[in-house]
Amino acid sequence: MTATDPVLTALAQGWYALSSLYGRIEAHIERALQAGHGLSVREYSLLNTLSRQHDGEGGHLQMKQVADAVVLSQSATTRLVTRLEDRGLLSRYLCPTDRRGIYTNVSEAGFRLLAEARPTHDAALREALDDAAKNPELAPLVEAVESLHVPA
Amino acid sequence: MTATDPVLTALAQGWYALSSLYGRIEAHIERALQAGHGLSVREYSLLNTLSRQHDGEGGHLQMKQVADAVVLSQSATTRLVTRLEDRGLLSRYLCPTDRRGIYTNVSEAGFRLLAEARPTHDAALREALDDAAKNPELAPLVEAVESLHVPA
DNA sequence: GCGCTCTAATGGCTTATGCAACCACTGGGA
DNA sequence: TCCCAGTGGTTGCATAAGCCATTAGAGCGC
Repeated sequence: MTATDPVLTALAQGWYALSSLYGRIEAHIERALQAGHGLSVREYSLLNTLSRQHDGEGGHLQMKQVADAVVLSQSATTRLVTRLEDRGLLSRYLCPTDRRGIYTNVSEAGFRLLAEARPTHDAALREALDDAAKNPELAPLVEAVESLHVPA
Repeated sequence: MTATDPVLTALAQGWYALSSLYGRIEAHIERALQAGHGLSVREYSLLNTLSRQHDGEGGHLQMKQVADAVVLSQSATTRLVTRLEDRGLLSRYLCPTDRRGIYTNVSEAGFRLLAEARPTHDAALREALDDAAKNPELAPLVEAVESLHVPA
């Protein structure tokens, strides 16, 4: 098992490419969003997620589900939401049927900021992907990401 | 531009899947490595990178290249390497041809720890991928990662 | 020899994160 | 009605990261 199992090694290479690609894109978008709108990638992602959930039928998310959506611990999610609430980008309210749960509403300012930041975000994403595509190790993954046109 | 450009939106979905997948795998491996060997994902990744570079012909990495490989700032890299050096897992030495540069050698203990941790790492990776594959949003990307058998 | 640039380390400060302990509320029993 | 296990959220503490400025040692061109 200490000897390099070829299958596992191939997987590890895939994982290495994935994390490298993620890191590069994240760093690039982070700089762009931070400079242009004072938002971190996570904050943008959270706002985006919450805004879409709200637009939907009636499925507001509890904090726990939010934490899962942005892949953060519950405590980190609490603080992330608190930060955005303090900035007036969203508000919390108690779930009416179960007062342990907490829902959120993105405010007008939140939607506005999100709309402003979206072009920045998408452009930075585009740039980061193009840049990564130059690296032969990452190119296949880049292609995979680009072809992920979720039809549903 | 504020209206959702379909191409960019598709890209953003791909990016969302990528970062979600990354986050899940990272968290899963982190827990496994931390519990079993007192290593963080970054520390493991650094050790792994350095050990492989050393095994190669003669291409030892300078700190700057290391920073790029693990996608960290230079100061963070310095500290990461320092931590591992303090734990006796590697040692630094001056690059003989350009004494500004600094190379590293993974120690016996470093190789041993890496060898011990590798099965844990690979198993956790396998689990995380299998788990993610259950999610239809992530499944295609999982497949892409799995098929990244870098031939060269 | 003299500056200019480059690589790395370091200290100071701010921020974000995870874990674990803790509080608030719910939904059963007894 | 009271108690209690389980769940959702928040807070205390420790750690790691980024940024910035600064220092130190080397290479390099003039």
